[in-house]
Amino acid sequence: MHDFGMDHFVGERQARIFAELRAKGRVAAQDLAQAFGVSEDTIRRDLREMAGRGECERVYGGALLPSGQTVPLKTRISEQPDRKMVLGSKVVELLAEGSVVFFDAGSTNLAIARSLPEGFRLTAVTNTPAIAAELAGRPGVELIVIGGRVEPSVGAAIDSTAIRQLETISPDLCVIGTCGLTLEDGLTADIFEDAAFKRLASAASKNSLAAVTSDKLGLRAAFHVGMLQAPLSLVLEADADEVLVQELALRGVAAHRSDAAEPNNEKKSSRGNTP
Amino acid sequence: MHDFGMDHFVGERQARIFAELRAKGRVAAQDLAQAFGVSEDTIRRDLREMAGRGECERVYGGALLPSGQTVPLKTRISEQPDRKMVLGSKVVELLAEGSVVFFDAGSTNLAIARSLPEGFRLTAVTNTPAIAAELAGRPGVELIVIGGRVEPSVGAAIDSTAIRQLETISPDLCVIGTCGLTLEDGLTADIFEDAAFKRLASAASKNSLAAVTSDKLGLRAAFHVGMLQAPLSLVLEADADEVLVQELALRGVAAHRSDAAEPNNEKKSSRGNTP
DNA sequence: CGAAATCATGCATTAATCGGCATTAATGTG
DNA sequence: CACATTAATGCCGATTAATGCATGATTTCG
Repeated sequence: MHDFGMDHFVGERQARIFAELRAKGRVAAQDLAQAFGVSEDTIRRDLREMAGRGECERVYGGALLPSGQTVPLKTRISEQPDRKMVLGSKVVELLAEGSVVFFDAGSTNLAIARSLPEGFRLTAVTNTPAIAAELAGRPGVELIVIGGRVEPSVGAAIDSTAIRQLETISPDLCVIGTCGLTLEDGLTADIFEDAAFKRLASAASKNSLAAVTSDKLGLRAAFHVGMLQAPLSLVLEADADEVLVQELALRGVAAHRSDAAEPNNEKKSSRGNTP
Repeated sequence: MHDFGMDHFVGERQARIFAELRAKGRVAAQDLAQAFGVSEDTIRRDLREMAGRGECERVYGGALLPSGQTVPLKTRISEQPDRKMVLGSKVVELLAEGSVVFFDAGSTNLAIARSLPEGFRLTAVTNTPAIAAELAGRPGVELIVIGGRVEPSVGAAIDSTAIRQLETISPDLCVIGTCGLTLEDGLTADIFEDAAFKRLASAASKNSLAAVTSDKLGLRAAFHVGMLQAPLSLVLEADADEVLVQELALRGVAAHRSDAAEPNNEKKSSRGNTP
């Protein structure tokens, strides 16, 4: 258990506890009291409060993750496989054969990797084990893994080791994951370190590209990743807001729309089809 | 039986017992008491409680899965086709909770990672994306990825970047993959750089362990990894040559045999008791 | 049947928890 | 500015959970 230092706001401390919990799966009241330099009573109060909020499950001596909680990534994969695959194949169309591409963490980016056609020649760089495993052994793909401690809540290596290794690479394209997108705040992420890593990866690359599902449009997550400006490109779903796309065009951001997702039922037949 | 470590919350311990139960189909109170470092009374109390919850069925000396459960059958079906999983679970029994373990490349080592029970606390270090993806997000597992160019023929990062990163880590145990094992030449590998990396990983670790399927016994691959000598341990399949095992013992190499393919007949009633 | 192992129960001990109360510091109010 | 209010925290005492040990009952098996 490491020493978290002495001065913390309440919410800050609870956030740390929550992070520790996600990382280790369990926390002991005694250890936390030691680590934060507060009494066990205070920690218990925190845990009680967090349990009330559903962030943890109290047990005698500490707390555990609420049962059924594991990697968000795996769950996110099963959420909307089809839509993400459609988006993914659209992104693949934009990849230049033979280029060096960094794949950031995120279920959407995993879908992109899955959509890569067999034999596509590419140098892939990633800090995300799930994406690396998907790409490993593909003929034509040269795979570079960014190492480091894998942050459980992100599912990727974003620590100082990873940053140092990233600094030795200048990809042609950074395929960036995002948790929210608004016109005012640009791309945002839920986790501080993750956002920082995304900024670095983006800065190191000649171009950036973000594939964003429509459920993230209009959302602003806590931490800023980057504004919507060149050399960023976006790939959006077919049902993305038209006004947004035009506004993006004004800012010099190329916004590609993925093709409509062929539901058997012609619900959205009014969409402009190629005649 | 594992050494499950010493500090557990009650619910955790019961969850582990339940996992063990699902995996093996039966648990003995004595073994569990030993494994968790608590008295048999405590284990009995756990089992009683779990039985009350319907998670197990109490029997004299331990507990079984409730009679209606289909789980053991399922497990056996999925285990049967894969000898490596049997080997893997044997290896997992030898892992100390809370230790730092390096997982080398190889399908056997992937099976070991798969066999890791849910919630097992471990710091895992690996240069193999497939293993990293398997371990990513497991509660209790702290995952460190060794980065670098992934050599396609090996499926792992073994280049200079990987070596440099490996040098910053000193695992408690190196779970090493191998392509061949003979008494004269020890462990050998098919690929030069891979063999070199294995040597380094092994040297950096306090102990080494190789799980070797019987088809590799007596084979000598082109490149030398290490001789059969302490602090190396081996885990072999049940049908491994008896002469080989005895010869290994002479050299101070602990050789564990995985259990034979389960004729459910090893009740311990006839076990040698201390008179 | 009879010995050895295992079990259930009660009791004692230790540690964690909860509720209440006092203290401190920040914030609000007259 | 003085005073009330509130939030955060630590401390104390009563309560409860978890565990080990002792004892007598129960089961297993030769």
